[in-house]
Amino acid sequence: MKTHTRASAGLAAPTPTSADVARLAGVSRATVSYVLNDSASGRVGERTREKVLEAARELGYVPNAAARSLRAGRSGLVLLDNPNVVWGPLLAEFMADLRRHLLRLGYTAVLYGGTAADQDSESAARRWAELRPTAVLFGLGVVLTPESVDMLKRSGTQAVVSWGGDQVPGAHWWRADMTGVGREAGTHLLERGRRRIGVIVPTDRTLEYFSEPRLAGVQDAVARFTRSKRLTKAGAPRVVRIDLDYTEQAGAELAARLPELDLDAIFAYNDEYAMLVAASLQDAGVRIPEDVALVGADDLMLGRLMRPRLTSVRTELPSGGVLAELVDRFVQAADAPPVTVDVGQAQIIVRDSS
Amino acid sequence: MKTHTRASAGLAAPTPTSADVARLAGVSRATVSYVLNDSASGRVGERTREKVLEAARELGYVPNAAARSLRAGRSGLVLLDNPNVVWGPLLAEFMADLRRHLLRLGYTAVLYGGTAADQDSESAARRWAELRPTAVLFGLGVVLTPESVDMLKRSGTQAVVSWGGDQVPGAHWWRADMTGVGREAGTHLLERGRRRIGVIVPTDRTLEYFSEPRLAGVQDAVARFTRSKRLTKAGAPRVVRIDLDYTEQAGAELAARLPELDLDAIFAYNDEYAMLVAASLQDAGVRIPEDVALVGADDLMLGRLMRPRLTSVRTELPSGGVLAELVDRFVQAADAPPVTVDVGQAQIIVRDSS
DNA sequence: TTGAAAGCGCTACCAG
DNA sequence: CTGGTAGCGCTTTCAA
Repeated sequence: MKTHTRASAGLAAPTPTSADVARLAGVSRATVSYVLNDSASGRVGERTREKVLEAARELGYVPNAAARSLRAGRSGLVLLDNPNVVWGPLLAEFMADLRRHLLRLGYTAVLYGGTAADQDSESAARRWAELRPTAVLFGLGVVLTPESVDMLKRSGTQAVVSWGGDQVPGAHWWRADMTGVGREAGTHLLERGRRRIGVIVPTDRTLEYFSEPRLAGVQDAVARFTRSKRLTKAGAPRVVRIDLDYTEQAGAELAARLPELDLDAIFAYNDEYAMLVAASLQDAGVRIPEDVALVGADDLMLGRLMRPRLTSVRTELPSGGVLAELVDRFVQAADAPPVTVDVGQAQIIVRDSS
Repeated sequence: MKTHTRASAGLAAPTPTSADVARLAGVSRATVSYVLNDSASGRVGERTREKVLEAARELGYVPNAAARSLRAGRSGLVLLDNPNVVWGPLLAEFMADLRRHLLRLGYTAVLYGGTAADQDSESAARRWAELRPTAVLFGLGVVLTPESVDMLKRSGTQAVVSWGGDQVPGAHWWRADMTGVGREAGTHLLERGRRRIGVIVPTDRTLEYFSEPRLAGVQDAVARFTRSKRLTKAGAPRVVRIDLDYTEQAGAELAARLPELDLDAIFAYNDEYAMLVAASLQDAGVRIPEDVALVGADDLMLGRLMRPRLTSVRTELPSGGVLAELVDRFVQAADAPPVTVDVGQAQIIVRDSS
């Protein structure tokens, strides 16, 4: 005898609860809970066990996460903020890896937020806090105010981890040395004898967490070089900041301004901007690398397809497994003070454009 | 007087509940609930209201979503599956837009899953169902079995929407005509007098939901052309399927095989593959478009930066607002039969490569 | 205008 | 080995 009605019949669908399973199996709700979580305390007989499993299958029972986390006091939810970044294959693989490992460790990973979804960090954090996540990871261009971090922790979040971006008081910090990319590019160009280096800085504000450190890295490379060679201020290499829209027109304008800028090298923020620069310069008759050396970053496929092939700086994004383990450690020891972990080695891939 | 202990003190952080707020404000929990949701029934006096708000602020109270949805019977959660696709700027903007509008409509949108995170659709769906989402959107290369859809609906999901990909029994279908891209490319090439068209099909299996329909679209364009011109089978244009890895080596091999293939046009799946093809052919001395016309798709910036500039097919991704409204409608009328909505007009952008 | 209390689905304690 | 039951935090009806 069926007592429930089909959803398509227009009546409220009767989502089965553990009580329904218990009734069908002829046991108590407690027993159902024991079987479904095969919990250590209260061992259940093999026959009962079978009956419960069978009943659950027949009803298509799915436990209710809200009820469970309400009772358990922890949700097992890990909120990953959605980085404000184009998802290249590298990042996609990393995120998938991270998710997989968190799953293995018993967490439910969820991407939340993303480009310009909430206006202020405060209201975003409040929305996160409502879900009572066990851990929150944010970074790659997203910042949380210290107040937001505090709100999360006060509402039970065991671990808040800043990832890649800035340090935030109260949060763990999985630090990626964002200046390494620029330093690697600068050092390489100096070794090749270039002394007048333009650095492309995208005008897109959402990229500034990457672009500014990359510029700073080049400046640092030049400063070290100047020091080690004991050069005078006048004899030191030059670094020119070039703000650039990601449009063909902006590229053409840069090409027109080039003589006045008097550069012999450009570090183009990343491979996509490098391609824009290359196309613009080549249209204007500038030879790469003879007149101007060009270096990109992120080692995208398109760099290998450009002619000349593009020299690029690759950043190692460490395995998602490592971050997952780290998060788990932080969660276990929620009271420990914030920890800083360093990652992200930059490495130059020399091809034909420099 | 502070009665709470700091999280950093090593004691369990006392997450404030609505009862705490009530106590501090000197009212009942019911009143707190009324004020915080400014619910119509049970109007509260202005003075009490102030007191409650003040108390909530002082305690840093954040409501518990699990408790709320348990009581309310609906979570307001919209699960967006994370498409198995590189997030270009177009898709990123669309997703952000969708999220924004869902937020406006009172939903909490969350990205869930993604590349190869769960093995089978079944276990993924079970994990989703545990969260008792109000709606689930999936698509762009991800499929859910009819059984999974059924499980979701039986566990209270009001609307399951397949987005872009295949139709799934029981789910609404926001259909994007994936063949339109290929048809547009094929028609354009035929108009330009090309009769021997190679179609690149990526070997990457995760792309087949895009690549196969794009190939089919070209074939359809040729079939229409043949019919309208009343051509004999022997005189009809030719379509050659070319499976291709996304590697430089595969590109070089294609270039070597080109004379044997005897093509005068290539539709390259998308702009990235088009760039690979262009670089390979040009290295081999093939002229574009004189010897071989080349068409990409997705209208990426890189197509405008290539030389010759790349002809590309652009797909209109309609506004996220439209999808959001649609989802809301589906949720309101959860019992209505599955609906199909058509979207995604393809449009050729002619540049210099064809 | 406000308060008391029931109950959403689940787990974990304690009895039997 | 199994069942009764309290209670997680919240909303909402009913009574005062």
